[in-house]
Amino acid sequence: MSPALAVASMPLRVQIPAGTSAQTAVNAAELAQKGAEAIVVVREADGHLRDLAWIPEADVDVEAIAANTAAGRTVIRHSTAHILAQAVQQVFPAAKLGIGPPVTDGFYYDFAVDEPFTPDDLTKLEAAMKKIIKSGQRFSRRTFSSLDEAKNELAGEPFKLELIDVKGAGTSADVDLAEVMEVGDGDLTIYDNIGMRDGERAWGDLCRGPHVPSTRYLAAYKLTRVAAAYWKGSEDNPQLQRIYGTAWESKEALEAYLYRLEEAEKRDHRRLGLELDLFSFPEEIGSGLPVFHPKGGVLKREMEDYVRRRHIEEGFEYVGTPHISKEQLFHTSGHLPYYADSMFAPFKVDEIDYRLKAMNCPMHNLIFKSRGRSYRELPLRLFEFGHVYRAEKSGVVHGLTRVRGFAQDDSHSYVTAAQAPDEIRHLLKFVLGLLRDFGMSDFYLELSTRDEDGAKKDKFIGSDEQWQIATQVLADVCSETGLELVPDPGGAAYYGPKVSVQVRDAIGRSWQMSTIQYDFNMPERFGLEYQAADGTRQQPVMIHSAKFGSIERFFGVLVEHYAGAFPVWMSPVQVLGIPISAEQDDYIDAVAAKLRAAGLRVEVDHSDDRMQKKVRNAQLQKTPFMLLAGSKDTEADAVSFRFRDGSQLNAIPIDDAVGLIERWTAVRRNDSPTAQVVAEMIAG
RNA sequence: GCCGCCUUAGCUCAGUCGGUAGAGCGUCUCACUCGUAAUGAGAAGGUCAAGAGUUCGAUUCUCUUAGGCGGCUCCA
Repeated sequence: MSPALAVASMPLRVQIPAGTSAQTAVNAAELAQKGAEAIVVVREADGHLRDLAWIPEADVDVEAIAANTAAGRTVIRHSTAHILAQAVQQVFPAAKLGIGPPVTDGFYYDFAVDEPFTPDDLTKLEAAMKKIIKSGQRFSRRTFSSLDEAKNELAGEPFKLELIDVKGAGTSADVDLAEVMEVGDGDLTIYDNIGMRDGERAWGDLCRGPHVPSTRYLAAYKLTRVAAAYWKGSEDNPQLQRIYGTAWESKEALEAYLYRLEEAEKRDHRRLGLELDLFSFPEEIGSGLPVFHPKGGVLKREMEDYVRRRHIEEGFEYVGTPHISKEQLFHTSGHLPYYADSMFAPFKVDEIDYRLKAMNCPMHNLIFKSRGRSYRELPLRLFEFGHVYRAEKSGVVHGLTRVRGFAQDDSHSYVTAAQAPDEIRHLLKFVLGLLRDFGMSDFYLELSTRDEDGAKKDKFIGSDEQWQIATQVLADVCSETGLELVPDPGGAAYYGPKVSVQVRDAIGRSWQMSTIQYDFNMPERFGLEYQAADGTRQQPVMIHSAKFGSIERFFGVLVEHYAGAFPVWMSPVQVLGIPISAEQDDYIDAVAAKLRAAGLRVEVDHSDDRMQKKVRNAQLQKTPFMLLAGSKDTEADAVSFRFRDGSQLNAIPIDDAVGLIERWTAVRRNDSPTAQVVAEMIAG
């Protein structure tokens, strides 16, 4: 019953004759897999997987998908979603079905119910699911002979009827939706759950499959949370109650997943921000408005120093602009009314409306415009830490990654149209180098363009030709990088397309931070111009770019990426001195003074805690270098190291130790020091 | 903004079926001076998020507000 864990990850192909029963095929495949648990499916010409509940009419290749592969888990999760829906309609007969697809690590199912589900309901539903699975059901595929037949059978399910109508009408805009919603583009099919003992049909759901042959594959699942979600994801539609769950091929895999979740929770930047005393969100200030404590201040300053220095190296000039402005400026830029919802309400100063700024570009434009510009000045590159304020809806504020006031490392390059490709190339290289310096090495690009034929086309300004040129320039430069490029239609700013660098962190989540935007609109709105070599007045192209994106968000991502164990160069406390007894206080202070003289951030723990306690505290603070000194060390003019991983190096002469720490920080390395690496450095 | 849940000491959490509260850690004091993840003892610390209502009496029930959490939608 319990699936074997060690399974070949490659799908195995088994030729089975037409008309073979599902169970026979499963047995054949399982045999071939040498006893490993497998789900047998048919891969059709269009690449879609179909299960063998649908008996093929001709000889087909059958893939045995190991239960512990991504494809196998997807099938298990989808089938578990059906069992959940069945349980819901058992316990709450009035519940109407939305959709229930598999998602990363699990599944969900949406229901229209009068009363939202409670955590207690989840427990009840899990029990009902257990009962269903224990009773034994097989999943059986049935094709409707006509649209009318399907409508008739699903008369009690208004949302399913809507899906069928979408398919029936066949409007192109909804095709993708239909795919997501499991209807598919082939025949309309329903999956029946048939009792294994009584052979009775217990339940059924409009679905394209595939599914596991029977409930015996559903060994490990858990309902995790309940939330509201809009039908078809649109705010204009009614909200349904969504139940999330996770499902795995074995109890061991489920437990491993739950353990991973716990570990991920431990590196949550909101939790570490408190534990490491980095920042807080005082309620007295307001939601989404962080304050940085001294230790967080160090990290933030390291980030700012780095990015300021790099911008200057890359030809940017550092500027400064105010936090508020007359409202008219944002009408000129075109941000109002597009952005009105994201900006805080205006306030009057001497009868004139002012706004907190939500973006810096208009002010940089005024610097460009402050005097006549020559083509000889281009590219003109302006950079600042621009503090912006955005009236984020209360429900979206989240730690440092979504706040209401933040600093952008915002820059604008003013270039001729001909210079634009080179400038974008330059910026992209700059960004990728920066991300690597902060230890991010796994990224891909996203190209956000105008929604060409969608309903939101009026959200974008400028001519078709301008958009086409701008999009092409960005696309070309992106493809040169060789990085994976994901299209994002409709995601552009109203004034132009953008490319963003998506970073995957240490635990595989991706974040959008850096963006480069091509803007042909704002220069026109501001009447920006420069005198060209031929004496004519020309309009520059403006390229917006932010490398961190927001200092706050990048800070939060860094905390999670490193789980608080920052590289030495950005650690708030780089070295912590620990005297083993009070007798070594002066000795360790002297060593600390040497390190401070070398520009290092050093603290000494002079508390009357026992030395073991001091080590524990330093360990919890993830201090990279713990420097201990006891009587053995003082006698030898030496110190002893302990590192984050618990390794230690004893009796290192003071000068060696100081020199070593200096060398470590002189090169910006992003790994944590360990006894082995440090010993090699000393030996070398 | 929408749906649901939550808010008790600086932190993590008990508890009160309506009669105004406890623990551990942290903080402070004292003793201990210790060789790589928690020394011991004592003390201080809470208008039970804020406001209103119901009640003889509200931290507990109801409503409103603020803040948080999980989603949805939206975004750097």
